[in-house]
Amino acid sequence: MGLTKTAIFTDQDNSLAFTAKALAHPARLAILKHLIKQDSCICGDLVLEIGLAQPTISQHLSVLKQAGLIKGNISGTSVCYCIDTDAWQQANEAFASLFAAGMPTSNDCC
Amino acid sequence: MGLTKTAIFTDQDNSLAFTAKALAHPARLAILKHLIKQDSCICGDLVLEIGLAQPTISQHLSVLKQAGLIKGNISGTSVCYCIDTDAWQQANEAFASLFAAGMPTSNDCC
DNA sequence: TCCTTTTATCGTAATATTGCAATGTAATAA
DNA sequence: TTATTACATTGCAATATTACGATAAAAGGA
Repeated sequence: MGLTKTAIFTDQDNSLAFTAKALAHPARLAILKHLIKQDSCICGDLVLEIGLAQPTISQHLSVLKQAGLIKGNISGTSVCYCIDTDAWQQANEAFASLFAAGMPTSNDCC
Repeated sequence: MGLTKTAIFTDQDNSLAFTAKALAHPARLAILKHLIKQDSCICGDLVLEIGLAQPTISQHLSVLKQAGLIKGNISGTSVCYCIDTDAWQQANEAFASLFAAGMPTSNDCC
């Protein structure tokens, strides 16, 4: 049905899945990396940097914003995006704790 | 068009996006956590643990297997799944290095 | 052999995602 | 005021995802 049964799962799992979904597209990873590299924020440059049309980039930015990973400041006619450090750290910890849990013992099944 | 333009992006971004996509569903996170908790592997139990139909669970397992995060051993009529520790560590490092890059400096745009 | 158990696969319906052209909107420049 | 510039939104087409019923396949038990 294309519709995830969120009610069945924990808030934690739903939340982490939502964040993972925001990271689950190479264009969005490329956007994040560019924002990280430039530190100070850009915007229309992303359309040039990445090879996608402006509406497509805008849509990806919107997904990242909804996930809380970035924020945007309007300055004149342009919008300036950057990593939201707080949410970034939270996401980092969420993934780290997921991965940390799975590390122990052997590597063979049964 | 629903079709990601993978040719435009780096292999690294495509690969991490693919892994993130495998984590981008609460059912798959729940499966992974259950595999971690039980350490020794289960399978049909997942259908009971999580509230989804057997074909649905089987499909989610297939996604996780394609992403390399789990592996399965056939034992009799049942299949025993567990975390693939090597791929798990690789994924851990990939996410960790992504997040580590974005940590520095201030939190305000422009 | 026939039945049961366990998992995978097929087919299908409903919804989501990706991508872009066209258009809207808001701020600055002329 | 009338462009122009920079983004966002809308609408659409193509494809992907989610979920499940029905059915296949493979192994073990009666």
